[in-house]
Amino acid sequence: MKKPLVVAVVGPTASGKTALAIEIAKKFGGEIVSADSMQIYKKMQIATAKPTEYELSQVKHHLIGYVGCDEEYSVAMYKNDAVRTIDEIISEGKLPVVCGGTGLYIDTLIKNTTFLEYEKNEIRSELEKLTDEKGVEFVLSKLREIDPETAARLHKNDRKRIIRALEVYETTGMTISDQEKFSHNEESKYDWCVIGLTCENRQVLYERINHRVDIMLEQGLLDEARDFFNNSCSATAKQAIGYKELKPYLDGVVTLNEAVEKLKMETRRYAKRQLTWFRRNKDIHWLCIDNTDKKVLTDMSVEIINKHLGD
RNA sequence: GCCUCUGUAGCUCAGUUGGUAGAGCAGCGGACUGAAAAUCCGCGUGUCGUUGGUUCGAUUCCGACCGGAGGCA
Repeated sequence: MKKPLVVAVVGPTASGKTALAIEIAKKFGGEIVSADSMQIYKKMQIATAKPTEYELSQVKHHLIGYVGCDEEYSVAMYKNDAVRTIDEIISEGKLPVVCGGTGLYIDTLIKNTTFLEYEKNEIRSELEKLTDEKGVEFVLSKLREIDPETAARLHKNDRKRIIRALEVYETTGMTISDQEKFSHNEESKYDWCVIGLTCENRQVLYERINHRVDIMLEQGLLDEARDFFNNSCSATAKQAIGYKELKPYLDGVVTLNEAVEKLKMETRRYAKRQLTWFRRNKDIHWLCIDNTDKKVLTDMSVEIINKHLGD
């Protein structure tokens, strides 16, 4: 039996994913499933470059703005939410178009990574405390005893992953290396066609990013940032690029220009990491955005999808 | 016009008591399984402002010139 098709549009920030995904959805009668770790949050409109009201009115969007800023979120929660959404869209006879820049989230869908279920606990913060007191070397040697494979793989400065590996073991009784094997037991239920946006000239993308940040400021990013800091936010939401970089300006420590340059720089660095992530996926059909307008990108995407269906 | 300081990586600056140089940031590459817009790792050739001189050898010392900052007129 043939698996149902799911299209994904991936790429770095400011590459034009949102617009292209909408065009694809319109051509194929689809709905969009966001794969963006920050667009899931309510508010946070400008900084996360959410689709506009007009864009939202063109095609139905899912998984955008449905989590409170004070709530924690995780890749495991995303996997559940996204699979449920995709299945609903398929059951209505429509095409799911996954669109987003959070590579980890998309990969868990493509590879159908399964996550163990467990209750929230305090183990991570206890391990943080232990690491503060005794040092990373101490927790790393602890990990070496229970999971030498992972301990050898992780760099001694990679505090976050070392702590996470111990947390997994103490929470589930399974080492993280065993869990990684277990997590890939099932193949994806879907037939994936992944379209990636990239640039031949990195400068083209960087200029788009710089320009988009200027537009965000015109749209009122500073007010949104003030509002953001006036409300409580979760550890996950506060990582968003767009507010923390402007904080020193709001606190009167640096000039507006300095803060804006920092914001642009952090966004460029983020885009670079996204490119690194997506590059290793050899199944992506890449489209170059340099000097290519939306219509051409749409036509090429339609061609890729039709060819994929024909195979 | 005179005096003082200054000119080294894309940026900010170290340094070489004369044997052609190194940090931070940027940039580039990589990793990534419950924080992922996070986090971690790796990568340093650049006319040492230009040009003469001294020297076996000058980015380093001396002179002139050019650029920048400050002071005195």
